[in-house]
Amino acid sequence: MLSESCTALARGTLVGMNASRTARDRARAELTQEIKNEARRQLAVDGAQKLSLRSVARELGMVSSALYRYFASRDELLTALIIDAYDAVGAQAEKAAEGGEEGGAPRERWRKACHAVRDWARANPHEYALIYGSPIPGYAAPQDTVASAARVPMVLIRILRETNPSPAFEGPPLTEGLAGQLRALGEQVTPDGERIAPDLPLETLNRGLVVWTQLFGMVSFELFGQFVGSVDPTDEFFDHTVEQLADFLGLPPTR
Amino acid sequence: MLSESCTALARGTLVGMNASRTARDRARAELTQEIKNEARRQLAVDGAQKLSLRSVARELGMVSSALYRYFASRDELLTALIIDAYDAVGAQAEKAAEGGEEGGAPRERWRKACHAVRDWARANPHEYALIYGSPIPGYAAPQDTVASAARVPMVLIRILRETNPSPAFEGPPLTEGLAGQLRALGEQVTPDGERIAPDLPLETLNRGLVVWTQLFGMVSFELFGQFVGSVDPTDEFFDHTVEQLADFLGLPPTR
DNA sequence: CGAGCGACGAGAGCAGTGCTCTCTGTTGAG
DNA sequence: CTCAACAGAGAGCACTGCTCTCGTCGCTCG
Repeated sequence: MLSESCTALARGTLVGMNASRTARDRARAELTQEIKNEARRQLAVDGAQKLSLRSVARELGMVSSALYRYFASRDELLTALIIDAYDAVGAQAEKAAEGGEEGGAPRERWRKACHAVRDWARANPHEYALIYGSPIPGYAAPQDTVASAARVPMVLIRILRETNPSPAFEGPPLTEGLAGQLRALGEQVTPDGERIAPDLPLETLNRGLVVWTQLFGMVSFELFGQFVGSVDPTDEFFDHTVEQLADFLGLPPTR
Repeated sequence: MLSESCTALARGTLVGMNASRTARDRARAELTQEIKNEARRQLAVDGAQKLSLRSVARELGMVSSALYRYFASRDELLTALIIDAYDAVGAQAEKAAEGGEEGGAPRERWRKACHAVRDWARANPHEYALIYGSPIPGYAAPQDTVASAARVPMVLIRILRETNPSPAFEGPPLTEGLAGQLRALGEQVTPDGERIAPDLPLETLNRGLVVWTQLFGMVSFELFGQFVGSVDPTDEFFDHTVEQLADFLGLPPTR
């Protein structure tokens, strides 16, 4: 038990420090990837519910117990998939909003980021459900996922920081407690030592949280079927709301 | 097989026409309730993932196969719980917004409805996840659930209809397609023959959809852990946003 | 009122699951 | 070159959803 965790730790640091040193390490990394790939394949077909360690192992031509050398449990495999999924949406949003090398007006970047998120979600509904639906394991390891999960909101924050918009209309005044939370949020340091948004007006940061919530609220409602009776092809409603949110943020018009 | 479905149909119509005719029917209805209650109990503790027919049966002192006389599958039990959950939030929201017998300004009713939803969700997180999280069965029977699922949005629509607010600021113009969808939505007839909102301006109806999405987006983000790093006690952010949404709707201030 | 049909619960059983343990063979570091 | 760490195989445990069969009881209809 104790020795197990020690080896796991040693292996972890080794891999972290130097990728693919020996043949064994290389094989290990490769197989880990293959397991995740096959798992993702099955996830895309049947959903997280149906994903089974045994069938993944079967498909890879190994026996189920061997798989436990790579992932300590089914939940750990799912957690790995969760992180990958966060990174996938995050990368997609980054590419859409920041791919053009400083190109594009803020409103256009906002539009592109929103559509990148929605398109990715529609293309990978089960992966989306895995990360933005009900948390499957008993409230899984948070710390490993936060960095990846923060990538999409960080895209938004970067747009706001570089624009520093001033909304056309006022909202309710921030309460003292909320202002404190927002200030602390802006001062939070990312893993790479930067502060998130120390320069952003708290009012703007707050609106950022609102549109972030609205964006994923819409995508979730669409994918999880809450819109079926109302705005069934959701495209136009989505586009319209994205524009409305841009107004709400105060992003300058580019029509 | 064929005879099974026939009896199921016959039973269904019987129950539908006249509740608790014979002692057998009464016992059946009672046991069905007890099964759901026990299932809901286990759901609240361990989540939908862990809910097992066998343990429900065990707890009720019956054998697992007997349970299949009442629910054809695990998914069917879950679907029953889903409908009950929709009805529970719906009732809660109705009571909060409409309990005071026409009492209360629209803005106050909106506030109360929002808090009713959030409070119910926080009190029954697993039930909330069941209905607003990732759809668990392979995209379950929609038709049975829509009436119950519509109760919360209907509360909102009723507030809007009785207020007919005119928002303080304009949004982007509705595109033709979106306007058409909204018009069709307003003309939709409920099971009791009424039209949903034929009199509501499309612009208002659209804003209703937005705030509906935002409300559940916030609650989901809070319960599913997306807010942990940012606005962790979510109370103040929630209150503030509810107010902001009321402004967005154009509900008259009551401060 | 009494025969028969349908509902009901029990029990055994099947295929599948996550996970553990033990056992061999292999690999790479000292 | 040796030996400890690692990798995979296989059996096995406890559990799951679901099916089928078989007595038994209750209700209904003749």
